[in-house]
Amino acid sequence: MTTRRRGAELEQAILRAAADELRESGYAGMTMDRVAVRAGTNKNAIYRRWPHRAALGIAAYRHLSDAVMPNPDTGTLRGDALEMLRRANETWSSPHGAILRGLLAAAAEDPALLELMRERSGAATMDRAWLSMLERAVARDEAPPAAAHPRVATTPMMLLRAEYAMRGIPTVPDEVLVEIVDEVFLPLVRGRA
Amino acid sequence: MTTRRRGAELEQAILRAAADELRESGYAGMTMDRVAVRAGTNKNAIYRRWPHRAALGIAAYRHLSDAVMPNPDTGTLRGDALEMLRRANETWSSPHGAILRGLLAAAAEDPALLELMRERSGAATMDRAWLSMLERAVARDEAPPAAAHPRVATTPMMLLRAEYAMRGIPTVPDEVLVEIVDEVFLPLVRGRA
DNA sequence: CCGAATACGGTACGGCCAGTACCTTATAGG
DNA sequence: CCTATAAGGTACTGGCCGTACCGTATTCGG
Repeated sequence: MTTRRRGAELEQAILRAAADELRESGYAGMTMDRVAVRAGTNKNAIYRRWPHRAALGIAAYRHLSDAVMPNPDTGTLRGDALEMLRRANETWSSPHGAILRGLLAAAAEDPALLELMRERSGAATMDRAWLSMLERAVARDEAPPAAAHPRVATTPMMLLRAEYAMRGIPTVPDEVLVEIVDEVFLPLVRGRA
Repeated sequence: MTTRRRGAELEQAILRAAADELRESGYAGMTMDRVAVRAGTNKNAIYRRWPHRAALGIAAYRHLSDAVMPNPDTGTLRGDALEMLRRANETWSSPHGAILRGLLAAAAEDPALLELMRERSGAATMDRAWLSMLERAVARDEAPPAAAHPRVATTPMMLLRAEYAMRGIPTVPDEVLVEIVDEVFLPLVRGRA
């Protein structure tokens, strides 16, 4: 060991270690002791920076992903919607998503943590993408103007999320995604004439 | 000490004690030791019957509620749907619902437990109620026949559940319920012509 | 260049709780 | 009455969060 790490350098090392633990063992298996050992430091250094395990978990989760969700543009509303759902399904069904779900479960009791989670999971960005997708469809005359409504925009993702919550979940089958689009989303858009 | 309790009698006592603990402290605060003491017995008697805390929690939760969800019949689809959502919202936002959410969070990792939860929380009954509601609307010519589809029937409750998951949650405001019905459910039904 | 602050490393706890082991004692059923 | 079965009692392991204490390296102000 050349020099003793301090400040930002040590902080990054801790976050990296915590993120690795998240990846390997999920949030439930992320132990403060193990994170400390893995980062080559001790729990003191951690607790000086984050008040609880949950706070560290959330901070480390951010380290895991800056997964962006670019706007797909397939030319049809149906194609765009399916693409969005499929990408989301991939993300959420990866180990990645399992971690996020573990964190969510742990944060469920604490509104402050939930708030943090929402900020960092990019849900707002996603909602905007859906809305602009709808607006493009309106511009193409593929949907009535009233279809570009926030509640409509958020519905498919909400259904997908609920689907995860209902099942034990590794992945939602593709048929379900198609059904959400064809049996709910498109009729809904059509019905808002 | 009159006689030593055995079998079903003791089992009931344990379940009652566990249910009381759930009511007072939620699932997170339900300790095996406390349940044992409260039931006037010891942990052995519990572990002979249920393999983990989670199993006991689920069994005890059932003891808490046999809340039935009768079919409302207000004469209009909109009225029925709103009534269903409002009742569900009441149930879920009560202390009762908090316990259920705690259990769900704990069971989130374990598919077997999730299955148990789903069985016992009456979700299937609820889905049937929504479907028969839609069928009545079709019979009244208030909705196109294609509207009586399982995916349509489950959509409003899924949206409500997702709403709970997103917010920290005490109660979902009534406006949201109205919005789910007016901006999503009814347009969706209409759009399935 | 030196002496504090300051932050890190090491280690050892306290406390809580799940689950287990083991033995004693009552009860039911043959 | 006698034995298998199940309850009571109690103690213990093991994991983990969070904290306390203390020695030690590094930085920074003077």
